[in-house]
Amino acid sequence: MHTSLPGMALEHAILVSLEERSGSGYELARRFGKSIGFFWAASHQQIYRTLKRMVELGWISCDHVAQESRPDKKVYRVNADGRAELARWLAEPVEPGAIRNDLAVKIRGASAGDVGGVLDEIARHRRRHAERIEVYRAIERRDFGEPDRLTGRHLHQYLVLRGGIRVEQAFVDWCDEVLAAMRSDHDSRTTESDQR
Amino acid sequence: MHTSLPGMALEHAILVSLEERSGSGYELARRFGKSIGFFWAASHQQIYRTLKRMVELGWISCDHVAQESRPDKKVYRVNADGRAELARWLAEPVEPGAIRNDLAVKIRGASAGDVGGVLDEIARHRRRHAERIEVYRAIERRDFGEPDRLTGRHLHQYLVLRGGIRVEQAFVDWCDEVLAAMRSDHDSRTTESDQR
DNA sequence: AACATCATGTAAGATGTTACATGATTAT
DNA sequence: ATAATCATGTAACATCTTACATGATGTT
Repeated sequence: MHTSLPGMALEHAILVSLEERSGSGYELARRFGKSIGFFWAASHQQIYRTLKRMVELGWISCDHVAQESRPDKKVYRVNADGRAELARWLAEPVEPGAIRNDLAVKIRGASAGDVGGVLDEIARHRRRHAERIEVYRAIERRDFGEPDRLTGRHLHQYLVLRGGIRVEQAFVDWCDEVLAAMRSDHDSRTTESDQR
Repeated sequence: MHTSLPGMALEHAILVSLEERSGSGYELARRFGKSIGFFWAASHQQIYRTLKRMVELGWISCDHVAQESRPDKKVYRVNADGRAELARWLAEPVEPGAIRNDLAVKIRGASAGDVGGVLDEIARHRRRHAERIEVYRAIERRDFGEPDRLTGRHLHQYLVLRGGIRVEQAFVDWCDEVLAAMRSDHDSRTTESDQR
């Protein structure tokens, strides 16, 4: 008998996605390229491997679907054990995940290299985060026109999107603060040292 | 000859930390339990393994230091190749890291389980994030009394801390938004279904 | 002819987690 | 006595990344 180990996480993201709609590994990989993938990253190799394991665990079942003018596919769906596992995990306390912020390490180390280069990198990250906000805003407009009327599943999807917007906005604001402070510091230092 | 592979990351966090101050694996592990560790998580096992590799790569050197009434230690310091590698990486474009937000997955899947349990979990996360802000604020008060006067290294350390505060605040605000919206949705549903 | 999409995987290597292991000193 | 701090590691396992691999159909 398989016991569910703590720390499993992609499994649960897949369970959530398959609960919303059954699909093939390929379809899941596409969802993880957007939608749920904005909040839990996973490559297709990870997904195929994990689906295999989840079938062994008895959490999901697989139907072979033949298609015309397209390769056959395996459509996965959540079964009773999978739903039970998901329900168990949902209320189980999980600590906020480990933080890995490359940009923070670069800013902290900036003095050890070319500060101008780090400033460019910060500006680039600012653009990336602003782009993500654009994407989220577009989804917000398209799928959640009247947020006040949302209930259940739709409300939850909307709230997750709101989290993405909030966190990305925090990054953008942070980049702006850092750019302003580091540029004025950098400028005052370079003008000083250039006056010889 | 070793080439520096992309994607290496703990190495660079260690280089930044050792540039600020040379130290032993044990001391580094402690720094990764706070300070730089707030922005790049690493366990002592990872650190010892990585230090070994970095010596092989020629990025750092190691001095054996005998101590009285304490075990001997190995003090690592960055050498020329390490400084060059750090400078190279600092300006190299790195994409914002993969996002892994357990809580977002839980919120999105809440309908598949006990919504009340998920609400408790969100409240718990809110407390964790608020606690982190407290820690950051205490460091801010203790180490960065007059932020406007900061320059160079100190300014950079301060700005990284500001990022931590901003991101954690975004999480707290998000949790509040989610709790308010989900509670009112959950309440209206349970009162309806209880009236039979 | 070349490329994109649909669809599934394997294999090797890097990285991260968990448990185990040792041994001295210092504080309760 | 017991636990905490200082100090360093090994071993096994789980997970993630990168590259490789196949093959059909549809598009430029």
